[in-house]
Order: sequence, then structure tokens, then C-alpha cells
Amino acid sequence: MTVGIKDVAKAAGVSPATVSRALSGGPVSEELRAQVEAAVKATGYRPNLAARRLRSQQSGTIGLVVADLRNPFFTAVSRAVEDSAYRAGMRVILCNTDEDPAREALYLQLMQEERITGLIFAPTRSTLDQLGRRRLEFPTVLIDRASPAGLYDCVVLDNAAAMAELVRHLISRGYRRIGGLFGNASVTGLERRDGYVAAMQAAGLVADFRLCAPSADAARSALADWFSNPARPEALVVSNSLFLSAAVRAARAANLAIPKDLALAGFDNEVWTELVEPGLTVIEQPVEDIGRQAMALLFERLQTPNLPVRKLVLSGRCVERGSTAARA
Amino acid sequence: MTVGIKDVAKAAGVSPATVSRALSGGPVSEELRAQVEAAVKATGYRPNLAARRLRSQQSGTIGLVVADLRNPFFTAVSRAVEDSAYRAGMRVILCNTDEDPAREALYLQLMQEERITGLIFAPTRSTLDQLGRRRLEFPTVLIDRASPAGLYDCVVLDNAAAMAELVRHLISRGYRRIGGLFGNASVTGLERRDGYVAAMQAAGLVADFRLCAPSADAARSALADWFSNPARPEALVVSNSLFLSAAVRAARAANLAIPKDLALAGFDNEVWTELVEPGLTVIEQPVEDIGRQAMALLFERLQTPNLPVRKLVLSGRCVERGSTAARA
DNA sequence: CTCATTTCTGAAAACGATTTCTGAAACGCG
DNA sequence: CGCGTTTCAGAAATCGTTTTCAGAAATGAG
Repeated sequence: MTVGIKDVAKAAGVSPATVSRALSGGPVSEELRAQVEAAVKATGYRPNLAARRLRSQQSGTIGLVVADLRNPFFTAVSRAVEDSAYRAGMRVILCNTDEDPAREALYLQLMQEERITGLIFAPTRSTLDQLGRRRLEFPTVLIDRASPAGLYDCVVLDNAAAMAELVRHLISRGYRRIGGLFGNASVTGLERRDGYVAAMQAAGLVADFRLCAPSADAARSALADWFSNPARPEALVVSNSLFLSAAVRAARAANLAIPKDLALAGFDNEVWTELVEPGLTVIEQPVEDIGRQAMALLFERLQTPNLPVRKLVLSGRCVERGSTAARA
Repeated sequence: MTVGIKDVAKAAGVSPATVSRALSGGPVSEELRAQVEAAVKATGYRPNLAARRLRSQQSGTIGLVVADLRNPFFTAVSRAVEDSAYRAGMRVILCNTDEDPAREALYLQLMQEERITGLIFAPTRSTLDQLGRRRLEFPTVLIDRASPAGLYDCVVLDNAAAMAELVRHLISRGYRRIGGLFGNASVTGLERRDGYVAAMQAAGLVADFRLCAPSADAARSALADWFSNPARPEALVVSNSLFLSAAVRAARAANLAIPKDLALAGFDNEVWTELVEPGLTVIEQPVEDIGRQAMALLFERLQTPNLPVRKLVLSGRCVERGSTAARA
């Protein structure tokens, strides 16, 4: 039915072993190599990856498990990872957990069954905890969400610093009653909260924040409630782009003008943050770099398994726009 | 090193064959089944998928090859596909071609090597042509971009009708000089252009459109040029969300107010289309449905290989917003 | 009670490649 | 010219499962 390595061998008049060697660049005379290549073309042979993987005991596959593909941050990182991987002749198997620990567990099990050679993973807070107890069976690089105990390589943003920069920026623009809305599913959200709290305290201001599930609905209802409160803040920082769009909608719904009634700042420099008036101030993350560096760390660890654990902390860039214009 | 089926068999005091049967729900006495399950738990056994695939000759994997993951349309469809697949106990391997025929060829070859059981594919125009000549080796459902010759199952939007609806909507709002910007890499863009041309002609108006590579830069420079022309249109329809954001930026750059100086309408109801003032009129695609139905078609074909080829045409919904408000 | 039939289990073959092992030829060196 | 070394090719083992095949035990019918 399908053409196998034996058929190629027969067509080329050599043994299967020689075909295998010719295709993998092994020691084969030029003459036979040419014959094999011709036979491959003639027969239309495509190797069976399952067989290859079984015998060679390496899958040549890296797993990429992200929290939310609809979040442009993760799609951008994924692109970079995919690119590096294919450049290195590796396949990528991409999974989307929707911030659900149960799905994470399922996918990790799957990765194990696939015998992936390495994993790049953005875990929820709950799974991150467990990761400390039970080590994963394959080299792993965490992205966006750092291992607190330093058990895994990781590449993350300096979340606290980035958020603190946003807060200081708002303060410098004359805002004082600055609120914060942070995701509760990832450590990223909590780190950004910590940066917020620290910056507020450093400025002698009182922190006023809420935690929230990472869904548009949850954010909108939290904000609707908050905005209807007479003690609502003059400015708001949020921890991701989903919340940012929710905040704009909630502000419109509550008839709050940006930035006159409510200044606003958040994360991730997506196209539309420039387009919605008066332009939204955001921290731009080096998404390409995050993906590339994660792959680089992974490859280094594959080559040298007992390297010390490394944590790569990248910085964000503050893009100032109209949503944080100086207070009237 | 890693625990295999033999180890489980030994631990359970049975043969490997029995373990295999117990795990796959074969005919095994309750007693042994329980023993096996206990042994699996005790040993922490995880089957080796490569071996399983090799022997059983089925990968349990469906390929998903999309044109651009940064396009929210494709991420939404991907989510739906992934969901259906995992619900059916199948894995998904996701690839991103960036509208590049060379990458498409590479990935199709890869899919063949993986011996995927089925493919869901959004091909470029150029690959779509070749698909007519050389049939793919696995059951395939095309999405977003239809096979003209009807060689493959597909699920697509009624692009011409949707675009025509946008045009008629603009006409009813008083616009006459309506321009169009369409992507040249996919048949989708061309179909939408056809719908545009047809609707314009039907109304006795002269069509005035440009084709453009599917990149933000290409779109912006095309539009910058167009807008600086004194004969620029009063209204513009575009064929995807990338062009839509480019159009807003270009209009701003050219100091054209929306909709006063330029009405605007496009495709895909993303969050931000509501947020950028005065709200952008778009065709909303049934993204979830597209993914789900594609999987449904694929499964049906797997069960009944010589079903006639089916083409599922879904309709878009026009979401009217301020960008196409009645002409002053 | 006997014989055919069913039900379950284990031994062994098979999946399609890679890799090890073995040997033949070619080569280099004294 | 003889002998060790290298180079290349093929035969056969191997990877970890599933599946086929065959046989033993249990069941049921006459």
C-alpha cells in the first residue's frame, strides 16, 4: 500500500540500512547516495515518523502548552517558538488550556505519552504549585509565569517593575487615587499586583485593587460594580489586554470619559490599543524575544542537562498614549 | 528506565497482551482488569504513543494548517477544532503557514509523515490550485477557502453575499463612491471582491478596488497612496480585520474623519471593532460553527469514505455601527 | 456425558524504521 | 608483499505496543 523503506531499497538495489543511512547523512558512497535519492523521488517515499520515533527513541517534538490562544501575547510567543523549532528541524505540538488546571493535567500527561523532548509551558498558579512537588519528566522552560522555587528554567517579564512603572507614570501625570484590577489565575497577575502595591506604598498612596477571574465577563461585572461606587478611582491599571478592553467598555457604559474621568493603562501593545481614542497607554512586552529565548534555553538544557537553573527576566517598554494624559 | 507494558504485565502477573486489552476495553475478566488497573497506578505507566501508532497504523491525530494565527478568525476556529478533536479522543497538530506556499508544502509533507488521519486546511490560492491536480493522501476539509472544483469537503462563508450586503448597506446609507481593498493571497479575498463588484454593478455604480498582499504594511501603503488621491472614495470596504485596522490608521494619518470623510466596513467582529470610535461596521462570521462543522464533516468522511463531496456555506451577520452612519 | 461452542488468556508475529554487529573490500605502511 | 586499519554495505536485532493465532477452560445443547 504505502511505500516503505524496503520498497525504496528494492528500487535502488540496496539494503534498507543503506537507505536509512543515505537519508540521515550517514557514511554512504556518493554513488549509492545518488541511487537512493533517485529511488526516493521515483517512489515518492515519505518516512513513517512513528516508526522512526519508536526506534530512535526521540520524538523530535517540543510541546507548547499555553494558557489562552486568544490572547495575542500567546499567539505571538507561539509564532516565535514555532519558528525556532522548525528551524531546528523539530515539530511543535501546541495546546491551549484556557487557564484550566484539569486541562493542564491532561495535556501534561499527553506530552509524556508523546515522549516530547522538551516543553515550553505557561502554567496556572495552581499547577505551578504542584510543579514544585512533582518534577516533570522532560526538560521544561516556563514562560510568562515563573517558578518561585527556581526548579525550572524560565523566561518572564519583570512584572513588578513594569507595573510599578505604569503606576509611577500615572502619579507623575497627577493621579493619586489609582485602582488596580489583576487576574487571579496566574502568578503574573499577582506579581503585577505586587508591583502596583509597592509603587503605591512607595509614593505614600493607598492601594486599592481587586482580583478577578481572567474572563471578559468577570472583569466587566467587577468594573461595573466598582465604577458605580462613589469612591471609584481616578485612574485604573489592569494586568492584561483582556481586562483593558473590558475596562474601556465598562467606562463607556458608566459614561466615564478617558482620561478625564478615568485614566487607564495596561499591558500588551496590540494594534487596537493605538486605535481606540485617545490611545491606550500600555507596557509592550518583547514577545518575539520571549519565545526565542525560551527555545534557546531549552536547547541549551537539552545539550547540557545539568546546567544550573536559569531565570531570564526581560523588561517591558512603556508606550505612553492619551489614556494617561496629565490630569486637568 | 521508563516503565513499559511489560513491566505492568509483570506487576499484575499477566501477559502484556492482557494489559493491552484491559486498557483498550477488550474482552478481559473483571478480576484481571482490576489487577491491571492497580498495576498501572502502581507503576505510573504511560503508553508510548509512537509504538501504539506504529502497530495500530492509526495516528489518532488530525492536522490543522491555518494561514495566520495572529488573525483572530483562525484562533477562534482553531479553538473550536481543538475542542471537537479532544472530545473525540484525538490529538491536534497545529501549523501556521503565514500565507506562504512554501511553508504549506513543507507542512503537508510533514502531515503525510505523521500519517494523520485527517486534515483541516486553509490554503493559499496558489496551493489551492495545485490541490486540484494532486489529491492529498488523507481526508481533508478546507475551511475559509473553498475548492473551486469541488474536490474536497469544505465549510466556508458566503463571501460574495456577505460583501454584497456590506455594499448594499453603504448604498442605503447614501454612499455612492465606494472603494474596496481585498487580499490577493486567498480565494476568500477574491470572492469578496466579486461580491463587491456584483453589488456595485447591480446598483449601477462603478467598482473601484485594489488588491493587496495580506500584510499591515502593504495595506497601509496602498491606502496612504489611495487616500492622497483627490478621486478617493467616500466609503471603503475591506476584506479582513487586518486591513480594517490598517484602514483606520491610514484614515487618521490622512486626517479623514470616520464616517464623515470616509465610511468604513469590513470583516470579523473583534472586541476592538466596537471600541474604536465611532464603532466599526463588520460582518460577523460564525467562527465556532465553522470549526465544529469542519470537524463534523471530517468525521463523517472518515466513517464513510465515499460520501459525495460536500460544501457547507454559512452566512455572516452584519453588525452595523457608526463607521457607516448615514451620509450627511 | 459428550462434543461443539464460546470466552478468555498468553505466546509470538507484526508494524517500519534505526542501529548494532559482522564481514568484505580497499587502503596504507613498513 | 603481508598485515593492521579504515570504510562501506547488508543481515539481523530492536524499539513498545497491538493483533493474530492458538489453546485451555468454561459453558451449553443434545
